[in-house]
Amino acid sequence: MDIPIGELSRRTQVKVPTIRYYEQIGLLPEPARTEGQQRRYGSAEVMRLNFIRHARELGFEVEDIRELLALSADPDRPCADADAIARRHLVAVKRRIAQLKALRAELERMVEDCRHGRIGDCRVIEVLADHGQCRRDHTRAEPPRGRMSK
Amino acid sequence: MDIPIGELSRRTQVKVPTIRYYEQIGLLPEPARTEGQQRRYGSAEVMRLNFIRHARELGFEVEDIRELLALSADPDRPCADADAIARRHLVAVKRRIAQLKALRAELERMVEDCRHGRIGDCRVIEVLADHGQCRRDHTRAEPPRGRMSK
DNA sequence: TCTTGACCCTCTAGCGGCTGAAGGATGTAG
DNA sequence: CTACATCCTTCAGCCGCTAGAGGGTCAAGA
Repeated sequence: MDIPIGELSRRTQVKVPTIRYYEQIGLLPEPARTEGQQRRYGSAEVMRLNFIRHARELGFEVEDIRELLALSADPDRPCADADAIARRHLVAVKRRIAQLKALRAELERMVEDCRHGRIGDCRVIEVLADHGQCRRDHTRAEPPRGRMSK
Repeated sequence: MDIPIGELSRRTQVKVPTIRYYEQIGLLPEPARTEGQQRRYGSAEVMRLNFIRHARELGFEVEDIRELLALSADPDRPCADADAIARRHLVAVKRRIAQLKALRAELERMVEDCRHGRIGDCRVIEVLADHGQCRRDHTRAEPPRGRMSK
């Protein structure tokens, strides 16, 4: 086990620049290097990076992952902290689902009411122009900062 | 109606730097200015900014909003284009809800199975370390790029 | 041994959609 | 005429990457 970054990338499905980025922000330790300054990794890094990837897939933020990694290094401590992080994240996911459902309802109403005529009569444009036409109050449903999906 | 940017901000609930940002990216037209270069707005801008804010609350991306604004300026054209934008967005919202539900299920399982003992036995850490423990395949459920909510 | 070419390096900038701060100018009420 | 709230421009930062430029290294085959 003395693999270059490309091989680590293949095994973990994490892109090469992302691996370097994780090193930069301290999620991955600085690895050994060859004489020519190329990174060489072992199986510990494969496991750690799989952990990170999996946590990201589950939507944990990097700061949470940092904590979870620190906790996992210390198997005798109580797992209340890890538990708390997961619960906190679960609450955030549930809240986000609720927000999106409110948006979905409003969008469905807009689209169903559209009589496919002129813009001047379009429900879509009309509703956007006048918030009073909404049944639900989604003013708290703050939009996603990043992109909705790929 | 000849209001400064702070008053526009108060009336639309859009923050001052955000208004200037919208001007910069061309969502809002360049307004009239006083001799001392301060922006002055009229009721058209209040309406336009309300439209933008409402569309953002519904999760439309800026590019979509740009198109919706262009369409709304032209009331005699058919509303098929506006309709299509809304439908496309609705599909994205539905997909995102489905992804988040898969995450929620996995997180609930992790948290419920936690026996509140040592980290070494913690389900939370265990599941993160070993993707094989997941029932569902959430590998396609790409994480949010921005923050989950405020 | 030399050459090829696939890989690797660092550095920097950009994505979306804002948000905040620095440092200074303006507008208005008293 | 002064005080001070508000305005201006400019730039940097947030998150979590991702891509590109411009070069260096490594290993296999001739």
